[in-house]
Amino acid sequence: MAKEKLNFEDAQIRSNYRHTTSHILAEAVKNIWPDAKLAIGPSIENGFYYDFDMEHKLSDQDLLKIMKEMKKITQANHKLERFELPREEAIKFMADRNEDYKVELINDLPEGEIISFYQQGDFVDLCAGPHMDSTGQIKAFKLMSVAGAYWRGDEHNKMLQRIYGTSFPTQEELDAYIAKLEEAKKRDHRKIGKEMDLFAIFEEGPGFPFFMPKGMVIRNELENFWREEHKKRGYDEIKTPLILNEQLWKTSGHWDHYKDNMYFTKIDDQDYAIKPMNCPGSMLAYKRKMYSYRDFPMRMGELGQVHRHELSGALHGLMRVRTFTQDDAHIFMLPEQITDEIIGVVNFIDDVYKMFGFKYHIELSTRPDDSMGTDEEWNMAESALKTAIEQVGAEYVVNEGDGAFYGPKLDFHLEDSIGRTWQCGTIQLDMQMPQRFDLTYIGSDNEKHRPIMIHRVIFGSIERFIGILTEHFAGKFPLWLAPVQVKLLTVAETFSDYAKEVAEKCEEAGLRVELDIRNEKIGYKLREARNERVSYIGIIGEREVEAKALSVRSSKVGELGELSVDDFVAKLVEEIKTKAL
RNA sequence: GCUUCCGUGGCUCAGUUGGUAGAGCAGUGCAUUCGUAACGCACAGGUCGUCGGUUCAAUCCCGUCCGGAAGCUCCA
Repeated sequence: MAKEKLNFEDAQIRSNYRHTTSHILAEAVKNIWPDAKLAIGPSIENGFYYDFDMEHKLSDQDLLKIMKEMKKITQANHKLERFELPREEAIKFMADRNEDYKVELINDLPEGEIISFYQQGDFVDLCAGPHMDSTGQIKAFKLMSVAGAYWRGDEHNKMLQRIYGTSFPTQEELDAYIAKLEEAKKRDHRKIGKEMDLFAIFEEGPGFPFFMPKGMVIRNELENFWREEHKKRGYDEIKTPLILNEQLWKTSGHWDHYKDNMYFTKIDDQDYAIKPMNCPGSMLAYKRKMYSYRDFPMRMGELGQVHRHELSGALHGLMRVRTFTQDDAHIFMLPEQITDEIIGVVNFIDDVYKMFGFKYHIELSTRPDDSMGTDEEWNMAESALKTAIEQVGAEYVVNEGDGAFYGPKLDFHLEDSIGRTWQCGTIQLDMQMPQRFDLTYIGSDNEKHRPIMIHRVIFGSIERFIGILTEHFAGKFPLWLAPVQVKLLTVAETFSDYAKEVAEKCEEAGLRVELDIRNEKIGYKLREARNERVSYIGIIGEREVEAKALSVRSSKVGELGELSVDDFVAKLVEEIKTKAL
């Protein structure tokens, strides 16, 4: 092949490159442990993996060994050659090599499918391709980790050993990628959360986070913001209990569909459940009285704390917990109001995410196999979501069959600093709850009718959203959210009185200010304040006292020089008011 | 829950090829009044996640449980 430069921007080429690397990995493993059985080894988002079934337990030491072997294979520069076999021969070919998993894969290929193999040196793998031309084209690679993975992703199957790795056309690009991972690690909300003393999780309650004073500031600011925005948009707020009797959950259907994730308790010998979702409570709230069609649309919001028994292995800082607060809302409406209401929510979510500078994408999930309800209902609901999103002009991808059993949904996925996406916002049309709880309203015809209902969240979970914000801003929160907006540092104790005056002015203006008048060197105090990621550090010494000013340093922009106290306060107040990023 | 790895003072970590642990930061006291990322000295602080086993002896070996990390599965 000619020595033209590889276009690594091209997803297909990138995938081929990494897929070929995974074959080299497989060959290396087979060279070292001939009894290893091959499962599958695709390219993935940022690299590739290969699954093996083998006696030897792989360790990090082994990864180095395997990489050496891979190096040999790339240096040997074997050609990758494709060939095809008829089904029977293909099965025999793999069976002769004891590749049970490959045989299973071939057996599952649809009738008439071409069965192709790729060979490099003595190594052959069942593979649809395509691939690079030769192993020598793989210039820079690294094996990242070993992990368990179920055969075919099914937890009832055998656990295989999966090796993750990545590869790039040059060592520089590989190094850059690894540097990026390290940067992401530095932003890990669990690390920053500890450093800034935002929250803590103890052994006594895995998955049950504590919010410490500084984390509470962020949380309260978010909730205040949430309340303001909902008030503007015509929502009412309610609060429903954490514990309600078991019958409610049978009525709602959660008993059948969600029981394994719920916590239970007994009160006076009666069975109760701790809510994993807010909807059933809201249904009771709705049913407390009669409604007219004139009452709609009716928007009921709730910052509802839910508890769910998540698998211990799934817990992850604030991102995945066992209790969290959903910024929930249920909207009850007439059929002809659906499109407008959904547009309202889509715009609402867009407004909020933009405020934080988030990129996001929308997914529309349609009717799953085990759904409830009629075709008419589903068609109506799906087209309502589609119409709304198209009228707004937003892009979206469709997830066929990925909706909830009670209705289709729009999911909003935020992208965090590492490029991971988190589902936060969601809009779900629910066609089951209103029926199960027999919700009604009186129409203009003086007859009872069934209202349409949607559930929706914007942050998704306050806890997770704080985790995402922490990583997104690397702890340098926008001023309106920052736990400490101003920290005043004195150069020496003689300036304490003036510093206190300045602090008082800040407080009067509503700023969250801390004062460091300790008898320490300025460099020491400054270092501490910077580590705390304080938004603005004001330094006060002789010059500042005389000028009625302070020397200001911003965590985002750096040195701002000397500002008068009034200008400084006014600047910050404005920044908070506009919720500037 | 499963696979692999991990669990030493508040934090970050060192250490013991088995004979009851050490540093820096933080804390306290003293000294310093010193202009932009860590002044110095001293003191105090852990029985090495839990329970059990092996051993004359375990923090270091084995097992159990609890917790954590990565991945799988699941999901806000």
